[in-house]
Amino acid sequence: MTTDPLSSIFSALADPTRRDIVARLAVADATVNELAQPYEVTVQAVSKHLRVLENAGLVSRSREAQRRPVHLEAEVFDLMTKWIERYRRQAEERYRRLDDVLRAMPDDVEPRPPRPRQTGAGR
Amino acid sequence: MTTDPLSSIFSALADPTRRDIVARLAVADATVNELAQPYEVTVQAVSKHLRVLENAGLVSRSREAQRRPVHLEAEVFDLMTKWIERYRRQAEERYRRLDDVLRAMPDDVEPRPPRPRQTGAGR
DNA sequence: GCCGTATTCAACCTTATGGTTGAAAAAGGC
DNA sequence: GCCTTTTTCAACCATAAGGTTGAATACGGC
Repeated sequence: MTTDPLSSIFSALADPTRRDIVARLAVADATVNELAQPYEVTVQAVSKHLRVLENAGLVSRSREAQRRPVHLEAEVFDLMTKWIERYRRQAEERYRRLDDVLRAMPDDVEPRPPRPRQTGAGR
Repeated sequence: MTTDPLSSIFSALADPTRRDIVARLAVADATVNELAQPYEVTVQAVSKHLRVLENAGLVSRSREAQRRPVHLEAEVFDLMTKWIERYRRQAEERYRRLDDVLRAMPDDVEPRPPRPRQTGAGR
């Protein structure tokens, strides 16, 4: 499957169990069994989660006897951070400029209502 | 459906079309029709994508005649960035300390192999 | 060589997701 | 009042995702 890197990373982190796994791996490497311990699900399910994380490049596994310690690869976070920050900055820059325009606007010109909002969240 | 905020945000950004929409909205607000233009898919599909983004709090829609301009809500990015940076920093901190330990380790002590790696990425 | 432990593979089930088409709703233009 | 434009709703379809159980594989301990 040819999924682009960012998609796999975001998708991997969209699951709360996998985010929790990442959080725990940030503290220390751990084996599949150890990781599976606190969750309700089977070890197999956690193994699947780890494969998703591995395919996204977020973790790697080594071999140590029968155990296969899982290790967090924090560098991949950069890809995400860069993407996010890029558009966040771009958007913020745009609002700043909009504010400038509004501030410089002469009084007789009717500005478009400054983004009226209305989320429609409550359905 | 009671999906937690971070899950909806990451999940929303896991789709390349939706990321592209976000990228374009960072430049300027746009209507559903305008947004749908460059893609192969139907307007309805884009409308669905926008609902996903809206449920994640990433965009909001106002009303302006029949048009419903879509607006990027960049603040939500913070939630992600905070999550990411927290664990990235934690992980990096850990490696820094590990390096210290290894450096301070007396020669007669056999250290555990310093994370042998072996991504297994190539499947 | 056999046993136990750790992990993965395979087959299967259920639900979510992204897409489609076709109809309905909302609001202005005349 | 009707037509047009923009957007959403509804029903449907195919496939991916997350979970299960049960069997297979990989190693180290004796």
